[in-house]
Amino acid sequence: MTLPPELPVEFAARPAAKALHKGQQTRAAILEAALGLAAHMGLEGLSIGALAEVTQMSKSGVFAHFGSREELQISVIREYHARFEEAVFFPAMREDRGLPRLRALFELWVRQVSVELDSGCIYISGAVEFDDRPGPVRDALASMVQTWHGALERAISLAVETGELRADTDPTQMLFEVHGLILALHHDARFL
Amino acid sequence: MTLPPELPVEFAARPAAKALHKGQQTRAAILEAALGLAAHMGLEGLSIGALAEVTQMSKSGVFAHFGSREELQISVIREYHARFEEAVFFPAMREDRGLPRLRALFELWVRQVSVELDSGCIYISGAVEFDDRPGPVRDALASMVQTWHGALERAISLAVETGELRADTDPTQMLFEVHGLILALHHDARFL
DNA sequence: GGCAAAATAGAACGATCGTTCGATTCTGTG
DNA sequence: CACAGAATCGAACGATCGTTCTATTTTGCC
Repeated sequence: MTLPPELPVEFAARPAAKALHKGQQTRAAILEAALGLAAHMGLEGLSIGALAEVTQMSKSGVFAHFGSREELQISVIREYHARFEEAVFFPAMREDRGLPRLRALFELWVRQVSVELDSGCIYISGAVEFDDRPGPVRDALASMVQTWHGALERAISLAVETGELRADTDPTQMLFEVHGLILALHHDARFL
Repeated sequence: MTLPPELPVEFAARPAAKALHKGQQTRAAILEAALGLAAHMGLEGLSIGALAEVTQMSKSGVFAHFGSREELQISVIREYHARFEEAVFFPAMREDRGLPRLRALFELWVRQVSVELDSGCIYISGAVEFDDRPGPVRDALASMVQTWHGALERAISLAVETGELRADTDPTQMLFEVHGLILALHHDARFL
């Protein structure tokens, strides 16, 4: 990217929390490309060679930022989780507890799945890919999915407490059903 | 398997429709192993080398039976479909049309998913693996999933016609929800 | 039992994979 | 401006992949 030279330098740098050194900057760019690639080919289909080609770097250059393929996969999962929080969880938590918050969680979740319909949800594809492949990748994935499920179940419970949901509602059961709807939506829209 | 030698020979041979020649016989054995392997590693993780090791054959020996990896994957899908029909569809179709048949379809489906909890459902994992990988494999998979969905939706419609399900039931919507339950069951039991 | 045909083995191919290593270029700082 | 350390490259490694050939063995039939 070339910038008009008369611009003050501080406008050129993207306003980030910390000034990003070159390393972390390209690491972020690699991660960006990796997210797109993993969404299409799955975490298992994510290869360092393909990633190097997309980012116009050498394989070893890409590799050096993560130290192993496994670490790369985990980094992708963490990044996906962070973006999911940013797009779904945090905005919904700004709604009033009870039904408004629960509705926001669900609607933003559906919207998120709809947005990635042509790329794929890493939580869902990852769950299938790693459901009998123990290891750190599966652990990271499961931990983040459980975090999300926990948050959603808590929101359901709150909506029961406020009386907006019937008192005999079983939060776990409702979470299960809502999750089923999302999975079916993802399945039908992407596969059929 | 060793048999008591005094047994008449015809009891030793598995009672098949046709007398299986050697080729089709080992082809069936390979397919058996391939089904198990694909259930664990996914259709994409199914490799001819691993298959050769499991069946104690040479890679080229295995390969010769299918002509390509793609054809092997499709054969696995077809075999899985046949077994699914045998275990779920045909038994349920022997029930009376309407609610009994619908209940049987659902219960046998759940049972089937429960049985393969430690191996995995190829319909589900295949859908995720091939949801943006066009080609003959995806086509075969999608066609069989749609066949199954069609049968289920038809059973729902019949149950509406017999009056056992409310007249305003939308079969497509109900199919969607039932499918969601199965997907969530598979997800939670295998991944979490 | 012998003979054509089918079935299987074995070796080799090019490609791609993750990873290692040493050399080289670039960056931020004193 | 110079210099240390970070960042990147390029080449090579062993392994595995699907596939192709050519032998060799095994099978089913007359």
